[in-house]
Amino acid sequence: MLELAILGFLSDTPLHGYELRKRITALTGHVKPVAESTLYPAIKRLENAGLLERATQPGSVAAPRHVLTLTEEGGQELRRRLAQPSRRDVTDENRWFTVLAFLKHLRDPEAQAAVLRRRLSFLEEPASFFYDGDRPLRAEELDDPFRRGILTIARATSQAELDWLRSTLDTLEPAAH
Amino acid sequence: MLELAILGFLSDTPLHGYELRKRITALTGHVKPVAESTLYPAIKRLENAGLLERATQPGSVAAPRHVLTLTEEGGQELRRRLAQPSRRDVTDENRWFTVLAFLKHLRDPEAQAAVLRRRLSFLEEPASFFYDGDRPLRAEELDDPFRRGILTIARATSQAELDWLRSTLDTLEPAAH
DNA sequence: CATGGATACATCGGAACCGAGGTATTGTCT
DNA sequence: AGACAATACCTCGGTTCCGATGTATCCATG
Repeated sequence: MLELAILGFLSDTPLHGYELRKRITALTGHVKPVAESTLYPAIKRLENAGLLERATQPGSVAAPRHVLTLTEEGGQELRRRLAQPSRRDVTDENRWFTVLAFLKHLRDPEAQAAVLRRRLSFLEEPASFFYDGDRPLRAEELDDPFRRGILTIARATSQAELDWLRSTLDTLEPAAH
Repeated sequence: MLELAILGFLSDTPLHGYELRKRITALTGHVKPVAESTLYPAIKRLENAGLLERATQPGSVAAPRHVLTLTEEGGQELRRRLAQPSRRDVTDENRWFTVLAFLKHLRDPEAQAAVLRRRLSFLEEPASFFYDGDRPLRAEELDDPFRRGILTIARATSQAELDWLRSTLDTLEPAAH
């Protein structure tokens, strides 16, 4: 996930690690902060895999910077990960937002629509948070106000996203669909 | 997080690991699945810490079950974790839903309200996903439809939760507030 | 001129996590 | 009788993650 964010931001433009960290923090960090001790090893992993290159620049403000640039393989890997997100990338909102943030790099509208459709079918799966045996419990059946809140909030959020997904898919898909 | 879910479900009623896993999967698993190889070590950790006890039962259906029961210290630890959630417990939706799912075990309405207020103040913090320097970008300023979607969805979800939080706080707090 | 804060990068050790695999029992379908 | 799924628990090895800590530079404030 972190790796996808790194590849995605570097596909927008070359950046040094510190700036990368700020952008990742803005994207997912207010929800799930990224520690530097997670980011720098991740950068090193991607560098060792040949997905990005670093060029040391004399520090314009303070310490010397390592400007990171995506390689050709890095761009391919980004598009591969965007086109074939794992199930968790689709279900976990943090991961999904990261996919969405960089989906534009998957230039083909049909490929973009296919990814959105995966999220759509996940959101359309019937799912609850609490069950009585196999039967999903509805908000009205819970006497715990906090658990009722979970269902209420989840329903509202998924409705908002369904609306957005359907209208966006309409603009991406040719009328033939 | 996983540990909080274990403590919380066992506070509802004693359970064996396999049943525990099914409940956790229902609660957070459709978003972020829980591997058995994560659950069983976590149970062992909590057992070693004296927070739960296991009693082996002859298997009623198949293999023998280890019925897990929360100890007195386990109940205290649960209430401590609920009353003082970490920042990540408040900001990360998966974690937050887990807190909500067991908040009823914090019997005191004022203590429950204090936890809800932490979430409220987090949601009220101005935050965006994309910035131009320090200035948060609004949905209308983005030409990428997917990034615009992120902002649109996030706004709708946070609005739904704010409404729920405020109305629930009204019922929890004495009129004096 | 000293203190602190921002910039910028890095390592270390411990914890958590997860996929793959293993063991054993019971019930069901063929 | 054999195959298979479901129940029920567990370990191992590799990866990732993160808090703590360290290094160094530059700038603003007092």
